[in-house]
Amino acid sequence: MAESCRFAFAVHILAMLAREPGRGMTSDLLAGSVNTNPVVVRRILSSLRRAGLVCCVKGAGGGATLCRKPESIGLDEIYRAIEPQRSLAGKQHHPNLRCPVGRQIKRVLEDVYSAAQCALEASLAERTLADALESVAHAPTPRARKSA
Amino acid sequence: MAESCRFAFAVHILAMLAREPGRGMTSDLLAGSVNTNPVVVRRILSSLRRAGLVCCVKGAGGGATLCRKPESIGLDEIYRAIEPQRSLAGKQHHPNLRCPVGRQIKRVLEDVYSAAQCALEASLAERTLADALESVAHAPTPRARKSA
DNA sequence: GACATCTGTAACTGCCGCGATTACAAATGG
DNA sequence: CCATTTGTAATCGCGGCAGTTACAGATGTC
Repeated sequence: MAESCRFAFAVHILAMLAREPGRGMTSDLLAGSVNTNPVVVRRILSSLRRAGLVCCVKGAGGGATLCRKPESIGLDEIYRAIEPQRSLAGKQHHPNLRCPVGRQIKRVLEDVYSAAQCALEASLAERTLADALESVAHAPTPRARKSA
Repeated sequence: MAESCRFAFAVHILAMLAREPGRGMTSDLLAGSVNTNPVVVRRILSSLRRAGLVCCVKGAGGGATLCRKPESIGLDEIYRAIEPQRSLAGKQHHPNLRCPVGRQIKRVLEDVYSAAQCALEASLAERTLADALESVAHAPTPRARKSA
């Protein structure tokens, strides 16, 4: 991470979809809430669709719908859907192989990065989309007061 | 992460320093092993110095030395020395506050990011610089065969 | 003291990734 | 037929990073 707001956008979008279970939402509508461009939304929906989290209907009256229960979607799944490549590990570095440290450091760092990646995904896996939705709902908003 | 090779460079540099406990190593020498520019090395040493991990001596015969025991330096410390800001969390996104989801999603994501950050640092904390050094030393290198 | 050696920084360059935007083909329903 | 909406390519501008040059300041050597 530390890179993009794609993950943030994706969670936001999925939260929106989860609140309107039946109807498809257009990328324009979603872009309005995320405050970005519809094409950006569609690119993210594209990744989510490939991961089987949403399905999209083209044409008039179309839009995106969540195609799994929010309780079954871990945030780690969203993360992997959006950032397929090992997002840690950064750029490869090319140490001098004539130095004993240079020869071995890459392998050592590889281990470190992959452990860190696992820890990160495990942390994300502790919450589901439903949990995130609940956090959104339980917040003190003007609308919450309306029902009080 | 996912960003730079600064962390990789830093571990590499510290591993080099740990192998020559007494003498100061010049940024030129370190740059030779890392295979980068001396100024890049000095910039990283600058961060490590601010974190109290190394000390540097100017002038002829000067150079950098490790100023703590490798066993006492967790990789998480190196990480924090090099990437001071919350390296996850990425860019801020600015959702539409007129949308109930938009109003709350930022706070929810904040929690997610900070938990993930903790998990990542905890994973790094499981290894020390000494552990990394040992991994480097135990690898099958030409020099290892010499002692076999 | 003069000089060579090193660090510490600033400044600049080139590259790469990302979000934003435009544009357009294809699908779909009225 | 036509409005709507997705899917994708192409392009732009910005920002961050590694690389590089340049130079002031510190330090040991002769």
